[in-house]
This record gives sequence, structure tokens and C-alpha cells, in this order.
Amino acid sequence: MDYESKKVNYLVNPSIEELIQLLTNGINNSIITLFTHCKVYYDGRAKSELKEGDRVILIKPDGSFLIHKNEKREPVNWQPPGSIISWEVREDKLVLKSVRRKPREVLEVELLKVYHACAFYCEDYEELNLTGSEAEMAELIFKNPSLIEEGFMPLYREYQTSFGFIDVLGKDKNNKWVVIELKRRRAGLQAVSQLKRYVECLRGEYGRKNVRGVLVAPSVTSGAERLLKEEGLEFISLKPPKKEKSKEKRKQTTLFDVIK
Amino acid sequence: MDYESKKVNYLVNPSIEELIQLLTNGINNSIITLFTHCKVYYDGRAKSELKEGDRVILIKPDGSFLIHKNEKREPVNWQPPGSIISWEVREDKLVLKSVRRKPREVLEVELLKVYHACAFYCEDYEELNLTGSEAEMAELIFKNPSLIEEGFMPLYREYQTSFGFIDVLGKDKNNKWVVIELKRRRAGLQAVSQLKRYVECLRGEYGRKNVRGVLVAPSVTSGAERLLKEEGLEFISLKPPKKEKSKEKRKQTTLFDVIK
DNA sequence: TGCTGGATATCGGGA
DNA sequence: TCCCGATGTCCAGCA
Repeated sequence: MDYESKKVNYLVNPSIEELIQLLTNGINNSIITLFTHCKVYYDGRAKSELKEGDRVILIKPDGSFLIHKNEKREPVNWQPPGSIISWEVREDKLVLKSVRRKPREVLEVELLKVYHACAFYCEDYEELNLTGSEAEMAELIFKNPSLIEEGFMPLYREYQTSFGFIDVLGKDKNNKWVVIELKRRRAGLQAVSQLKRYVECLRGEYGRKNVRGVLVAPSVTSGAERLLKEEGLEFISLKPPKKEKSKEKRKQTTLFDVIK
Repeated sequence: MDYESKKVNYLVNPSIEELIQLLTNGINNSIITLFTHCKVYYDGRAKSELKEGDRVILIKPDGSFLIHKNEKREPVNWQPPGSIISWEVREDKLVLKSVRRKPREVLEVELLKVYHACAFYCEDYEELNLTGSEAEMAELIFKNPSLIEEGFMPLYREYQTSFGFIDVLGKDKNNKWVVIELKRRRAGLQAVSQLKRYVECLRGEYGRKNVRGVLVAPSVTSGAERLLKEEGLEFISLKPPKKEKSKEKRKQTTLFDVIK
């Protein structure tokens, strides 16, 4: 097999020796994909066992190790980037091991059968360009403070308190402090608790009457709304903005542009 | 290609027609894996663009759609289970689309080049067997209440209040309510805020002096410790237990058993 | 379906 | 390194 020049090297029903050769050549520079019948053991922060079945295994050059079942978005077992992979032959079967140092976690995969194996020399120089984040909500508020209310003046971003960082801290037209907690999606009880923690922190310093707390999100859950009212906190509806990015690159209208 | 009998069907540098045949035959019963050079567009809860590069695409029978770069555990773009896939040819390139209904989200992948494509008929009848969860900490406490303190009596599990569910609610030897918030790992500010929310809820009903709040976790962060003290809440150190499961199935000692 | 909180969460940023 | 909170979080359980 010509490991030097091809984008993808693959093996069909490989022997252990062939598999080891593929792994040895590809592990640090390629995404390895195995279509296998296997068993999986994990021990670390938790501990798990998965009896035999067909799964797809992905091993990335950065040490990421994913084992996927035939359903769900999440891998059934995994190791994060930085894990160290190794293998050994045990009872005529190849066993893959991936070890994470801190916290110490070990993943073992017993390969009962490998139907197909690929090494993909995966070159990628582009980063994801994403818009619609909470950070962009904060930018929007600083550019357009009246979205909160007339006379609002944003002063700090990520303002540090003893008990965490306030997303946006400012003053209203009456010179009262306004603590703003941002959520890019429907906000729940947790968001209100977080806001309350910051508000209490500032009220301890400046007095109860001089500090307002405002939750800013597209909407709130019923429970969150009750807790806000109970605590004398406020809510303002605002959706995260989606910037137009590199529009000129799009060559024609797609389904994509039709979404409201 | 014999789609009926093989575990894995694959194509090397396939034509669009071959790819469509593979997708048509495999989409509802196999995990499809594509090794591609592609561009990705997403619009939904947020919006993103990923310019061209090599990636691995996994499409599962349940509609899960994952696009993986050569690093990180997380897919760079994805759709969750239940999404509907379709494809079209646009400017001599195959374009995959995956649509989620609620919330409405659209993913588009422009396949500039497919190096290798696989359809894996993935049969799996086993579920993950995991131990060391927070739920098992609760079980442990109910079985052995003295782990909290002498005379502690656990009464409710997931006790519902107006503002969320209390992990464990019980009484101490002096007949005071004890609200327990469990964390399977080192607990931070959020855990304390959560505990505080429940404690305040019960104190409103039974009086301040009659309700204690206890955070139970392997350890706490420095900030969490300060907030606990400030609020008159307590901490007890406890690690999630790891059950012994199906030990008899293990045939010999592995590296695995050596981990402390 | 909405609400709530766990997760082997992962990930990035800041001190 | 620890700490902290966002995430297109995903996901299960329950009302």
C-alpha cells in the first residue's frame, strides 16, 4: 500500500498485521476510521462497559478517540484530545487503548472484527465562522444601549465580582446600577439564580435600592419568570443577532437563504 | 456493487451517480461515512460558515449528521437525530442537506471532492452500562445515610419545589430539614447557587432555622467554598461510587483493573 | 410538548 | 494550573 501519496488508504477485512501497519503509519497525521465489531471498557471519571456490537471508531491526530453507535449525535465512549493511543494483541485480537493523564482515564477497545479501515490524510486550514453567540448580544447592547431602555449606559463587560463575572454592568438614567445577565436562548431557573448571585453581590456593596438586575434573553421559561418576579428582577426580550458574513462568496441563492 | 450481503460497501473516488446510489441504498439502514473536501453552511439557532477543507462526515440511520475536522472531540457542524437528509446536484457538485424541524435548522454540505465513501450496515443490540453517576450517589446515601452524618434520615428523592427539584431531602437528628445538592465532580458556584435556591424555598415555608443546606461532592472550588460560608451552607465530601458490574465476563486482568 | 438539570459533558478565556 | 461559564450544547425524565 502506498502510504505516501494517497489521501485515503484503506483495508478490507484486514489482518491484525495490516491494521497495525495502517495505525503505525497514520496515527499522527491522519484520521483513522474503523468499522468494527467490538467491546468497549472505560474507567476514569466514571466507569462503563459496552458489550459486543458494530460501531464506527474515529481516531484523530490530536488524540481524540470517538466510538459511535448507529444512533445519537454523541459518541457512546470517547477520549478527548491529548489522549495517548497504543495497541496490543491479546488472544489473537487487537486491543486499542487510549489513556488520558489528568484526570487519569483509560479506554480499551477489543476489536473482535474489523470490516473496513481507513486512514484519511485530512488537511484543513479553515476555522468555523459562527455568528449568533451571546458575545454578539453584548456587542449589540454596547452599540445600541436603548435596546435595554432609554437612558441606559453600559459601562463594563465581564465585570468581576467575588462570585463570578457580570456579563454587562451599567447605569440607568437614575444612576442606579444595572446588572445584565445575557442568554442567547430561552432562559431558565439557572439563569435567574446566576443573575441573583451577582445582584446580591453588588447590593451588599451599594445598597439594595441602588442595584437592579435584568435578564436579557429571547424568552424565559415559566419557572424563571416566577423566580424573577419573586426576587424583584426584570426581563427584557432580545434575540442574538446574526451577522452577515462573507456574503459575496455565496454563488447563488440556496434553500439556506430562504430560512427566515 | 452487492448492497444486499456485505457489511461494508465502499467507493473510491466515486462519481456523483455512484454516491447517490450509495446514499439511496444506505441512508436508512447504515452509517454512511464520507471522506471529503467540502464547504459547510449552517443556519438555525445560530449561523455558521466553514470554508473548504478536508473533513469526515458521518450520517446515521436515525438522522444524526456529524462533520468532523481533524481535531477536537466535537463535530464542527452537525444535526441531531431526527433530522431529514436530502441531496441535490448543483453546478456538478453533490450538495447534502439536512433539515431539523423544531427548531428549524438547516445544514448544507457542498461536496467538492469525495475521496472515499462507506456504508456500514451497523448492527448493535447492546446498551452502555455506566456506573459512577450522580444518581448512584443518591442511592448510596439512601442505603447509608450516616455518610452524611449520624442520625440523618433521607426522605425524598427529586423532591419538587416551586423552583426546581431537590436531589435529596431529609431530616437530621434534631428534626431539621436537610436539603442536599449532589455533584459527581468538584462543585463550583453554580452548584451553591442551586442549593441556595432550594434552601430559600424551604425556609420560606418552614422558617430559616429549620432548614439546613448541604452540598455533597468530591470537593469544591475556592469560590464555591466562600459562597457556602457566606450563606451558612455546609459541605460534605463524597465521591460517586463505582459499582462492580458483570465482572465474570472479563476474561483476564487488563490494564484496566490496575487503575486505582 | 415544555421544563429542568445531569454529563466521563467539551471548550475557551482569564487570572 | 484552576476556575468559571457558554454551548447551535445533547439527552433523559417527568409533568
